[in-house]
Order: sequence, then structure tokens, then C-alpha cells
Amino acid sequence: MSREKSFHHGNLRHALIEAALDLLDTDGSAGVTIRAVAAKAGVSHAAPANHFKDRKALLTGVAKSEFKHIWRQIESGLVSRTTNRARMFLDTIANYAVAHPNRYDLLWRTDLVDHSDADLAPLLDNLYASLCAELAREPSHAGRDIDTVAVALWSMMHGYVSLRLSGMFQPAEDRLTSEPRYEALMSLLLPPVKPAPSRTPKRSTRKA
Amino acid sequence: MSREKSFHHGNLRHALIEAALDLLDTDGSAGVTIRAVAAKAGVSHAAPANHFKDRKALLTGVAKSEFKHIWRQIESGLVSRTTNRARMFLDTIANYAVAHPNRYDLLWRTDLVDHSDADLAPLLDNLYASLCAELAREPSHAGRDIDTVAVALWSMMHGYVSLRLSGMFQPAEDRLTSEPRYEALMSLLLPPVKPAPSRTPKRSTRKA
DNA sequence: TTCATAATATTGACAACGTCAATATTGACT
DNA sequence: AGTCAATATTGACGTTGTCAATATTATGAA
Repeated sequence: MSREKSFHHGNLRHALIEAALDLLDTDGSAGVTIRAVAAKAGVSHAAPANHFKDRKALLTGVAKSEFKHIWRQIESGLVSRTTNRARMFLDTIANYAVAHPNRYDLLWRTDLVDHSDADLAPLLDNLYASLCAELAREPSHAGRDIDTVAVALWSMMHGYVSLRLSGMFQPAEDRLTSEPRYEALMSLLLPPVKPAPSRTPKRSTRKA
Repeated sequence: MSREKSFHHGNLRHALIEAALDLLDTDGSAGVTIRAVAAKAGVSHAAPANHFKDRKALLTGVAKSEFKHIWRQIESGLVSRTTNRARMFLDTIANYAVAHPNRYDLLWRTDLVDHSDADLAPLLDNLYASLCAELAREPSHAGRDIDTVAVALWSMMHGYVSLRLSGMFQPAEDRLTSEPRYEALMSLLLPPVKPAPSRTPKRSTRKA
């Protein structure tokens, strides 16, 4: 991000996050030690301290980077889409979770990530507000409280993928419709539609 | 459980789990170190190795004990109840999560608990099968696939409490009905009823 | 009762970890 | 050229999980 391409290493901060992601994918969050990250970036074990005050700050940096990535992915998925936009919002996160289970797990680890971080908290707020805005534009939720629907959808998606990753559930299909389970779950709260208009969301504060 | 009340310490295994629960409640799962648990139980740092081969085994023992506790709580709640039994099943777990956040967090930590443990896995299977059995007895789910409803409910409950504990959501009420949010969420999938008959569940295999 | 043996507990050690202090090196700017 | 802040290194410390070696105790057979 920042163009400080000089000094001893040259943008070590970014290199540390990249190294952390590598270790995260292969060894899980427990494998993301300061020393291993430093070694992978080619610096001494105390070098990261100049950019992240401790391990939690480093992992919070990783989480920030990943939430931004998810946000961009959602945005790019929304531009060309006019129907089922809320659904695509949720699918993007769910797909991310399945594709990068260790990363998804980290994102919600309160012991490893500071969710009240000055940069991270607004990212979460924006995500939630964006989902609410999409739901508000869908006519099928006319008589419903938007926040309740948003919290319900996000909770179900998050709970499902979390319990899947925990091994509590196994992948399966709906016995009646033969849909994949995730499809069947979403249809309970968010029936898919065919036509719809388009753009520009509003804000909302996340309360559950 | 086992009546081996002798040897040096006298039922150290049980004492270790109790000590671990204490540390878990006060300091979170990170505070449950083998050495701290041993110290709290009044033994040397290597004594636990005779009862738990490593830290994961100890925490898996804690999880087993807690899942049994939840199971008993659900059972005792069901005996005198004829309506909304599935709902009470879910409420029991949700209430446990709020009352003991650190314990609930541990239960789903795949890095700390072995969910494929020979004793633990059947507990999870029984819990899921029990929920399915209760849902099957409720007439409101006539045309639905029971597993899909069970997975949806459990996912939403788990996702909601998890995201609450992560700080992603804050406690709030439904804007339309002024119910607490949790009530509003559950009502979306499990509308409460007044009358109903009674007893005896069946089995089901957990697939999602 | 004696004694062998298994079960259980202790002591001591080791490597890996996060973190800190002290020091060294480099870049930027005057 | 020379000062200063930013950045990196080295070395150390306390804590952790785990292992090996040893000691202690209970159990059951002789």
C-alpha cells in the first residue's frame, strides 16, 4: 500500500503480512509465529516489532488485509448484478470461508485479532451496512425488520460454515429438493428471484 | 465418574478438569496451560501427563465434560415440556454460550479440541439427532426436510452467539416487534406454538 | 506379610515462543 | 559532512509443552 520502498528491507510490513498468510494457509493460525514470519520474510526475529507491536497486531493486520480483500470481491461482484444481490454478498463470504478455512477462522478469533482496531472496525461496519442496504432494496422483505433479516442471514451463513469447518456438520443435500444444503438453508430466509432494478446502497449501524 | 478415589492425589483426572474450567472462565482458553492447571490442582507440572497425553487431550476432556453437562441440561428441560421443545433445545445451548462465553468458545476450537474423539463424537451425534427428533414431532415442519431445518436452526443460533461473542453484533431488539433479536431470529424459522403432545425421540445422522 | 509390578507423581531438561533492552545500520534532511 | 529518526540485529529472559529419568505409592500374587 504505502510506497515506502526503501530502508533496509524495503516494505517489510507488507512482506510480513504475505509471509503470515502463507504460514496461515499451511499451518493454521498457531503456525503464524512472529519468528516464523520473520524468517520467511528474511529478517531477524525482532524485526517485525518495528511494524507490529506484538503478535496480535500482526494478525490484526492480516485480518484487515483479508477483510479488504473480501470487500473488494463483494464490490466487484455487485457491479454487474441486478438480482439476488444480498445473496451474492453472503455467497462471497461463504465461498471465501471454504476456499481459505484457516483465514476465515482467524478473522473471528478474538484472542488473535483486535476487532475494535481503528481500521478494522469500520470495515466490519461497512460490510454489515452494505448487506442491510441490499436487503432494503429487495421487495421480498417488505414487512420485515431489515436488521433482523440481516443478522439472521449472516448468522446462519457464518454458523453453517463455522460448524462445517469444526466438523460438526458434513456436506450434504436437501432430501426434498436435492439442492446442496447451503442453497436450501439460504432459501429458507432469502428466496431467489428473477427480475430486479439496480444500484447504490445506504448506511446502517450494526446491532444484533 | 470413575470411583478410583485413591493413589497419590486421588482422582486427579477430575481435579484437573475442574481446575481447567476455573482457568478457562477467568483467563480464556489461552490461560489453560498444563502448568497452570497442574499448579491449581496442587501437583507438579508433569503430573497431568499420566491422565492426558497432551494439552489437546486435556481440553478435549473439558469439552466432553461440558457437552455432557449441556446434554443433561437439555434432557432435564425436556421432561416436563410438551410444546416448543426444539426451541428449548436451542435456547439451552444459546443460554450456555452467554453464561459461559469462554467455555462455549472452547467447544468449537478445532485446534484445542479433538472433535473426532471416540467419546466426544457420539455426544455431538446424539445432540444433533435429538434436535432432529424434536423437529420431526412438530407439525409445522410438515413439507420440509428435517435435516435442513435442523442445520438451519443450529447454524443460525451458533452463528448468532458466535458473532455476538466476537463483537461483530451488539445486543439489540427487532425494530418492528420490539422482541429481543434472538427471539426475532428464531421466529423466522421456528414460529412458537401453543398446544402439542409429548415424548420419545429417534435417531438421525448429522449431515449438512 | 512380603514383594514384584504397574500406576502415578516428581524433577530436570530442552527447544520454541513472545517480548524486551541494547546496539548497530541505514536513509533523509540540513 | 553530519545529525537524527527509522529500521534491523543480537542477545537475553521468563513461559510454555513435552520428554526422559527417577521416585513413590497402590495392587495383587506369593
